[in-house]
Amino acid sequence: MKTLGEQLKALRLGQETKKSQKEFGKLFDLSESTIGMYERNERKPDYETLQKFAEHFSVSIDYLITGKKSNAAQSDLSNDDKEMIEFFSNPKLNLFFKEMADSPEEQIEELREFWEIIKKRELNKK
Amino acid sequence: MKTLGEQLKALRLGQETKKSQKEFGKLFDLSESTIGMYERNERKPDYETLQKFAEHFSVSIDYLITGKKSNAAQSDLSNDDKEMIEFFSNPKLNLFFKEMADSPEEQIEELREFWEIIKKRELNKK
DNA sequence: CCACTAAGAATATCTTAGCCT
DNA sequence: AGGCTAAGATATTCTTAGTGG
Repeated sequence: MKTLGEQLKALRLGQETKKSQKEFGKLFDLSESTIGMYERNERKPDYETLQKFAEHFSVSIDYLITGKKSNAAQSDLSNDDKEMIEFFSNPKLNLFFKEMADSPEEQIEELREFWEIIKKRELNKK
Repeated sequence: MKTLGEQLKALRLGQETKKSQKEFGKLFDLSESTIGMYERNERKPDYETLQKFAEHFSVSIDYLITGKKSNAAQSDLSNDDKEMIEFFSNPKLNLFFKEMADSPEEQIEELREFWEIIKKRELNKK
């Protein structure tokens, strides 16, 4: 389980454009020193700042604090939703589904029929 | 969007056994006054306490702070992902999806190839 | 009993300036 | 430049004691 500091540092440097602590701080009206202290877990940002961080990186506050991927898992999503999230996290399939979501009903239906065939074929094997 | 204070108060009183601020505080080694201040948003709990609250009520920290139902929606998931969940909430497709999630990689790959064909065919129509 | 307020003590944070690599 | 440390100024929080419904 990663600390908030580790998360922040990873996010600051994990971008295409790695930022210095100073640059990073400017985004949130914080001094370079403050950022450093966050990363070393010597200080903690207030809630407002925390939310800004979360928003900027498009992650949840739970993720920032606890390092857990899906805080949703803990609370308000159904198991099915959780499975979906897990499933979608696979980059290949993710793209696949995005396409499907934008496609006409008939095509999806067609795909589903083909899927039936695949599954039946598997049954016959056994 | 509800405040942290409102959330806490609602959770404290929303249980089968409503608790007084004093009783509630005892659970987390906090004085009754402190709980009251939280609920009136005059003070904010530190991260540790916040996590205890979240754990005790089985909610996410994001939910406590922002009042948003799906913290996943807010952060972990992109808008596209949110659309997908919407998409698959269709019961028919939902079943389809569940099967896929439990199927071997090769079958999914096969399905994807068939999908490519469908899409190409559509292109030729135009 | 329950919740709220006040005030002081205790903690924690933010910045600037300086230091090191 | 980039990052870290120190120290004072600032700001916030927690508790106890007291007030009122």
